[in-house]
Amino acid sequence: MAEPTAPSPTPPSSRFTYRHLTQLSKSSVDCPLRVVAHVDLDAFYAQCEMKRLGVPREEPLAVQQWANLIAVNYPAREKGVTRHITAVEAKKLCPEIRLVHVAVWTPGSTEWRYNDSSLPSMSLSKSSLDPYRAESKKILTVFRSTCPDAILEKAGIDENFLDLSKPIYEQLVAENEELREQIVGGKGSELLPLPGKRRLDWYGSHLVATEGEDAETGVEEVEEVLDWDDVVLAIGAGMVKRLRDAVWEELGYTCSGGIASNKMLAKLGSAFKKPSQQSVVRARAVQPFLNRHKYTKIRNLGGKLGTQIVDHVGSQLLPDLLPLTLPDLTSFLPDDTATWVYNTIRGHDRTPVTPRTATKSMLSAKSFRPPSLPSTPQHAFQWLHVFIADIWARIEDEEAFTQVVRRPRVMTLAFLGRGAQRSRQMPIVGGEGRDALRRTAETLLRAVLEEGGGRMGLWPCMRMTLDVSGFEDRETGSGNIGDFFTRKAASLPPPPLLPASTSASASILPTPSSSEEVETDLHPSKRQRITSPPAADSSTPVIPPSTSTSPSPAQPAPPQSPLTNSNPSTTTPPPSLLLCNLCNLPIPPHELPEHQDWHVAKDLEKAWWEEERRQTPQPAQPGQAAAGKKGKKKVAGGREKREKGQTVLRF
DNA sequence: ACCGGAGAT
DNA sequence: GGATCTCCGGT
Ligand SMILES: Nc1ccn([C@H]2C[C@H](O)[C@@H](COP(=O)(O)OP(=O)(O)OP(=O)(O)O)O2)c(=O)n1
Repeated sequence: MAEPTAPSPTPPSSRFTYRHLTQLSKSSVDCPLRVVAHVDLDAFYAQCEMKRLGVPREEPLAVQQWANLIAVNYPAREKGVTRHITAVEAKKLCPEIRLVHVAVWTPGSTEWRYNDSSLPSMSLSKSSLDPYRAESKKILTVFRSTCPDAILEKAGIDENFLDLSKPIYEQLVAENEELREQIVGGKGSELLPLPGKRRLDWYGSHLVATEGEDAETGVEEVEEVLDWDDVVLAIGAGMVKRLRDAVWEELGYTCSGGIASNKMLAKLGSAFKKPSQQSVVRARAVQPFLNRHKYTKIRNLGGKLGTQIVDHVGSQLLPDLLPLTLPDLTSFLPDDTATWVYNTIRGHDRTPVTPRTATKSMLSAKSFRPPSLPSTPQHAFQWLHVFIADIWARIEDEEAFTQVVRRPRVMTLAFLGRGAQRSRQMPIVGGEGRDALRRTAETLLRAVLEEGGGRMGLWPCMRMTLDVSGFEDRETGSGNIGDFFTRKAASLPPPPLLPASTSASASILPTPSSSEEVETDLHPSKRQRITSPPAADSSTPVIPPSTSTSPSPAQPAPPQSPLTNSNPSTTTPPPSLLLCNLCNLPIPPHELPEHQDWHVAKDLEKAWWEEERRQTPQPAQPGQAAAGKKGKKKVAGGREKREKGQTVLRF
């Protein structure tokens, strides 16, 4: 529809129009100049652990969960270590490898912990991915502050999409007078002038080969600028470079990026060259790029749907799919799905980058392996309580980090027994505190157990999953100091109470005595910055900044807050403290300026999370549905319909 | 609204 | 394989 169909009879004309520029400024998915980026952290969990433990970059490391690996860093991959192999096999392949087990929760515990001494037992603990979620949030924060005008969407714990159209438009117009002149008053259908002769800076990006080139000429390729589509991609490449550098500078993580005209291509692009690199897919490189992929590598084609297509076509190669006409595809796929496939393999994808950085649901789950399978309600309830502790901690942590209060309205419990699965869902009632969650969860578990699993029975238990969703924003008393204080007081150790200061700056606070320990300078956290930027082929071993290794409560709070560190160590109290008039916390005088700067930054961040909320409609109020009592039956091998459960992809 | 399932990281 | 998440279809 909005394809740049205009022919270019006259050399001085671009293929694009002023209308396209306007679309660009609005991040329209129909804009042919649209620029989307996908940024994916390299071996994310492994990088998190390397940072936490201060492991040098070049040392092989993998993250394990029970006996299996869930993340492998690049040095280890060179030795043949991959995800999906066991820790034992990894040791054989790479004896020097450092294996780090994920943190775990234990029944009765208040928080997750890393077991430095021994490996956690799968039957006695449940893994926690919270440390990675926390780092993931920090990355989002860096993205936001680096590229405030981009649309940001969290696509996974270690990957994000950005629609850079708007900020690119701004920069494009600012740097190109020829576009600025007629931009107002000019007819939208009028073709743009071609960009002046220039040499594009691709900021070290790999340029995916176009037809004719047999290999990526890589970082140094120089090429004539043909039109504005390349210009905007180059600007996008610069932004992604800045994003990646910022993540490295501020957090010590390397990541890879893809820059293209839509999400699908951006995602393929980010995976093109992996450790710490970025790739650009120009328009004329799209089909050549796609053609060298198996279409089963494209998102949504990796599962049943992809397999079904392979069965009909007899090939996984994308070029073998191109000859199929839309009717051909429709002959064995639902119309919408056929259309989606037809467009996707040609590089067309108008999926919007949806502004969302918070998850819609939180779930806590645990699988059990023989021989230790829970076989009594007591065991089930025990793990249920661990799930509640986990989820509640995450809700509170998120609140502390974003300064936005969100509470789930719906809870779902899934129980997998011997071939029989049951799930029950109901509104969370009785308040929104931890107890409400616990009682709701217990009700659900009782309901599931009472219903039972039919002939097969639910016992022994193979897996339990607790899910909360339908998050709703609570009033935060935007900018209200009282509310802020209230929230902090609820999640932090009780601060020395004093009436809120009304003075413009701060009031004097007597130094607390022995009981309320105050640590002054436990945070030498002066940004000891790293020199060399992330580079895939950099042989320079650089050790990222080490950070806090403490569990849950370590996340937020001002850097100097004496209440931040839950570890009560013996520190000499300063002569006096000032009471911050923003949060009422006692702050050493010399740290007050920095402390209040922290407030400014935190408020900015809060504004972002709140603004995002406004852009997403709140779900409707849940009706007081019943806790479910009616039972269905089989779920296991239910093959009632051929090709059932086929998801229709809409275009 | 509730439940089951696909697909992805 | 385990732990998460998101989105969709049928009822
Ligand atoms: N089946 C999977 C796939 C991934 N992950 C987690 C661990 C990874 O660290 C993180 C990101 O997944 P990626 O597929 O992006 O893989 P990596 O980040 O580990 O490596 P790469 O550098 O190839 O992206 O998600 C997981 O738990 N289970």
